[in-house]
This record gives sequence, structure tokens and C-alpha cells, in this order.
Amino acid sequence: MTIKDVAARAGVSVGTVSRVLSGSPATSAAARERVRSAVTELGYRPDARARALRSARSNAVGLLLSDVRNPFFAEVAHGAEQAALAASYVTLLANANEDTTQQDTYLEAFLTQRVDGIIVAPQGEGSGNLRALEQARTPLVFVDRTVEDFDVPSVTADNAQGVDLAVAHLAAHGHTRIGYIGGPPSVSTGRARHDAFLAAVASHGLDEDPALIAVGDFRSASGSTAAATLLAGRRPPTAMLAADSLMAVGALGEVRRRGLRIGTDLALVSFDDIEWFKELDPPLTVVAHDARALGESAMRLLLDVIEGRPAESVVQPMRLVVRESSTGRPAD
Amino acid sequence: MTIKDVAARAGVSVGTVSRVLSGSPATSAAARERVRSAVTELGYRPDARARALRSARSNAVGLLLSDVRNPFFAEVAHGAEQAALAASYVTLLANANEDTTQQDTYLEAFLTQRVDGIIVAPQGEGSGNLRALEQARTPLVFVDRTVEDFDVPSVTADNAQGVDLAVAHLAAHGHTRIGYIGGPPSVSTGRARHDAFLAAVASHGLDEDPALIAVGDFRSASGSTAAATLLAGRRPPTAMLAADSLMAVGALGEVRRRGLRIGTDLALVSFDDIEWFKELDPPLTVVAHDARALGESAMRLLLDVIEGRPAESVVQPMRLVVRESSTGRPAD
DNA sequence: TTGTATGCGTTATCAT
DNA sequence: ATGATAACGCATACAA
Repeated sequence: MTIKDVAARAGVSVGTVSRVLSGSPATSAAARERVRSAVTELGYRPDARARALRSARSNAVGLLLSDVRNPFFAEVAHGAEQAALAASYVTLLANANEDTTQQDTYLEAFLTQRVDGIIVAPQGEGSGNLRALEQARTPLVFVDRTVEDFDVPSVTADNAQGVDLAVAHLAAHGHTRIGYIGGPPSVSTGRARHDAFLAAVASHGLDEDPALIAVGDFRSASGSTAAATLLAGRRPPTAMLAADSLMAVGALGEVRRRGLRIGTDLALVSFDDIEWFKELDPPLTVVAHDARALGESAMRLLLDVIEGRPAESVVQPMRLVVRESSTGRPAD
Repeated sequence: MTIKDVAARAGVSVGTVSRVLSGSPATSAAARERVRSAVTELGYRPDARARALRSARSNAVGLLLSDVRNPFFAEVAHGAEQAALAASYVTLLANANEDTTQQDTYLEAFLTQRVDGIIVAPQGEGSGNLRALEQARTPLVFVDRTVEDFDVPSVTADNAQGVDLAVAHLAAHGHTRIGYIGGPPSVSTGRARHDAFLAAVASHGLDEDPALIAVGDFRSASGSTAAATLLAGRRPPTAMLAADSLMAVGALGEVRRRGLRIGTDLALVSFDDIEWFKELDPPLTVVAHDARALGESAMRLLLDVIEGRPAESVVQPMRLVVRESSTGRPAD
């Protein structure tokens, strides 16, 4: 079932079929009609591969995220995908699994698939294939995270602002010893939030105790461990800030196991507003940014690059959503 | 940068390059060496589209899920993707968003992309494009859900067993009025679990009150609504079973808002064991099946079909994981 | 073992 | 407005 069959059925040449199908103005109404009915009668579908081969355009983009099982990235994926769909691009989604090797494997796959562009939430210091991408001049956009020394447009969140909002809020509630459960320094958001935390603690005149800082890897198990470390100290924190939702959940479990009650015994604030955080008991205070919008913006930015429009990096603001976990009472 | 450039650089013909690259035995050691170094020197990557066009094999498969933001499906996606990667297939992931129109859009996209096969968690009664697929003889596998009248291999869970495990457990704890928060009847798992619930309630001699049954749509908001309906009845249930995790979370919120305490005032059991369910306060009792394994099996099954091996549908067992939400005390 | 030539399904160029 | 035909990058049948 190829364009030839359609041409034969419609009694025209393949050129005419192609023109009708691609909406060229150089077609007669009669031809359009004949072709359209032949297409539906035969159930013909153009072969995207052949089309891409000939036109040097695949209408496919790659989306490489670090962990789709992280609700935050699932939402980013959804936003990006919807934006691509609206522009009739197909999205190839790949999951790096927080692993640099898999990241390279998928970048390689994207390259051989000749996608028109790639969105990536990178980890590590620019792996080999990330450099190859730059060299191959494949349009590239970073989402959520960045890599130093890469001059790539990106859509990120204002991490410093987010951290400061959280710390200011906790300070306003009288906390002076805030524990921080951070992300890995190999990821830009991990570094940015860590630095911002140190700065915020200093600027608000709070305790600058190294024992109040623990490092995780953005997964829940590390959140448990980090919380355990913080709480086992001689002078444990009265509030904790987790750099992502999975680690916050891990911390939640550890706190419960120690018989403490979030909100009253210990304040907890998390990054990333996951849908069900407000359903928890108590509901969780979060530093939120719109993950879906992040994905949408990244995709639009990528399409701008692909289609030669000017592309400007964007930094999304974060906002604080106050709930009971940090106040001990229902939010106003 | 094509195979021609490599041939020129290596001083051999394109045929030789192609043979070396595809691991044909009909190559000399000398040729292999020359080609390999030319490839790395030039940074050449074969064009997957051209290769697919010529060889009628794309090494790409489509994965169409109903909602990637549902942690259960995120895990299925991960499993499927890893299995594909291991067999060096690329996965095109698409998100139907619990919407039949988008399901059709993506099936269409898969068809024009000429993927080698498709895995789908279907909804509705076999949409038009699902039929087209069957007709196009594209290898197809259902995961988690099925559609009646489609003779397609599938990987599903033993829903009846799962429901019975949950009901038996609650009955053993003295509950006679169990509320059920079901999924939509347009989805096979929704129907299967609903029917199984009726059967289990009858076989255990519990209250068969229609007011104990509420229907949701597998999203959290509907879980809140359903829980509200059940709890507002004249004789509210003492235990509830939710047909998926998102609805369970919604129910959790509603219960909290009513000032009730899960575990002591009201037992709650959910389908799908999400990683953080054990971190909740109290930890949630669940009817679990291994979502990642489900995805892996589905992908392996699809590859079996694609590569002409015999393909047998598989039904995964479910198991009950008892935690405090249904017992009011720490599990043994 | 190697090279040459053809075709995969499509778009684009050139005539007509 | 339409038809014939080359070309996209690769794999493979065939010849050498």
C-alpha cells in the first residue's frame, strides 16, 4: 500500500497524489477529490520514514528525562508531549533512569533516528554524546536542569527564589535550625538549591550548622536516610526542607517511624507540588512550580529552534504553597 | 555524512561498509578494521530511517498508555522500556490521557511511523484505529487492560483474585459493610474488578447494598467524590476498597477532611502498590501486582509476536500487602 | 571477499 | 495543473 497504489486508483500520477496530500496549491479540485477518495477507500497512510528520508525532516522529537517515575517528570513529559502533539510532532520519550550510561544510549538512539530536535533533563557534566549532539548541530533544549559550559537554551525554575521562599517561611514561624535534604551535586538543581540554602540561612540569620545538611539522590530511599541522619544529631532540626518530592516522602516515612508527628513536632517543606501532597495527613507545604508548563515551554522552545525562530531561555518563578505540614494548623 | 563518505574514507565500497556495519560474516579482517576506524574518525551514525525503509524493519515499537502520570503506568512504562532497550528496540511512548480521541491520534502516528509493533493499555470499546491496526496486521499486545472481541495477546493481572484477597482480608477483620470505589465501566479492569467485588461480597456473606458502590474514573478527584458519597450514606461503610491508587489518594483526602482517621475509624485498601504508600501515615494496605514486570512481560510478548515466536497471553497473580490502614495497628 | 546496481516510498525538479 | 524522473541513505541480490 504505497502512494503508487493510490495514484493508480485515482487515475493520476504519484506527483499529483503527493501534492494533494501535502496540501500544495498546485492541484485541481477534481484531482483533490479523486485522490482523497482513493486514500480513504484504500486506507492508505503515508510512510513517515520515506517522507523523512526524502525531506530531511522527521517531525519527531526526542524527550530524555531522568526518571519518568518521578511524578514531577511525569508531568513535565505530559506537558511536552501535548505541546508536540499540537504542533503535529511525535515525541520519542526516553528514561535515563538517573544513569549517565542510559542517557548516552538514548542520545545515541535519537541521533540515529534523526529526530528533528531533543529535549533533555541532563545529569552529570556533559557526557560524551551530549557533546556529539552539539557537534551534530541537532537542536537541543535543556529542561529543569542545565550543564555548565553548554550554550543551550533552557527552561528552568528559579531555584534560588524557591529555596528562599521556603526558608523565609520557616524562619517566620520561629525556626532557627532548619535541616536540608539536598539533591546530588552532579545535577544542576542539586547544586543550585544547595547553594541557595546556604545563602538563605545566612541572610535570615539562622543556624549555619553543617550537621543540618544531608545529601540524597532525588529518590525516596535517600530521603529516609537523610532524615534519619539529620534527626539523629545532637541538636536535631525543628524543620526540614527536601529538595524533591520523592525524598520528602522518604523523610515522611522516617519521621513516622520515629513516632514524631509532622506539623506539630517537626515542620516539613518539600519541593515540587505533587497532586496528592494536599491529600496527605497533614497536607504538605511545598515550593511549587508548574511542571506541565515547564514541559510545554521546553517543547515550544525546541520547536522555535527547529523552525529557525529566535529562542530565549526562560526561568519560571516558584511559589510557596503553605499547608499544615509547616504550620501545625490548617492553612488560611 | 553518509555511508558513502565512510566508504571513501576507508577506501572500500559502500557494500563493504554496509556489510561490516551489519555484522555480515562475508568481510575480511582488513576491511573491518578500515571501516571501523573510518566510522569513528568521521563520527558516522547510520540513518535508522533509511535502514528501516530498505529493510522493512524499524526496530521501534509504540507504547500507548492511558496516563503516564499514574504511577502505576509510569512503572509499566519503565519496565517495557527497559525490556525494549535490552533487545535494542526504541520505544515511542504515547499518553492517551484517558481519552479515546488521543488514543486514536497516537495509533495513527504509530502506523505512519511504521513501528514494528504496538503495546496498548486500551480504553473504550475498540476504537476505529484499533481495528485498523488489526487489519494492518501490525503486531499488537494489550497490557493491563483488554478489549472484548479482540483476539490479541495480553499481559494482565488476576483482578478477580486481587479483589477477593482484599474482601476476604476485610471480612476476616470483622467488616460486613465494605464500600467500593470502582473504575469506569469503559475500561476492562474497571468492569472486572466491579464484577469480582459483587461476587466476593456475596461469597463472604457480607452486606450487598448498592449504596456501598461508587464509580470513579481512576483519577484522584473522583476518589474524593466517591468517598464522600459512600460516607454520606445512612449506613456508611466501615471499610473501603479503591480500584486504583489515585482514587485511593483522593479518598484519603476526603476521609481526613471529615475528621476520620484511617486504620482506626475506617479501614482502607487500595489497588496498586505505589512506592510511597508504605510511607504514609498510616501505611496503606494494598492489592499489589508488579507493574514493572507487567511492562517487561508485555514488551517481551510483543517482541515474540514481532519475531514470529509463539506468543502466549499471561495473567499475573496479585498479592495482598497488609499494612496498618486496614488493621489499625502495625502489620506483623 | 568485494563491488555494482537496484529498489524501498516519498518529495522535488523539470518539463509539458 | 500534471506527469515523468531523480534523489534521499541504506541493504542486498548478483556478478566478479
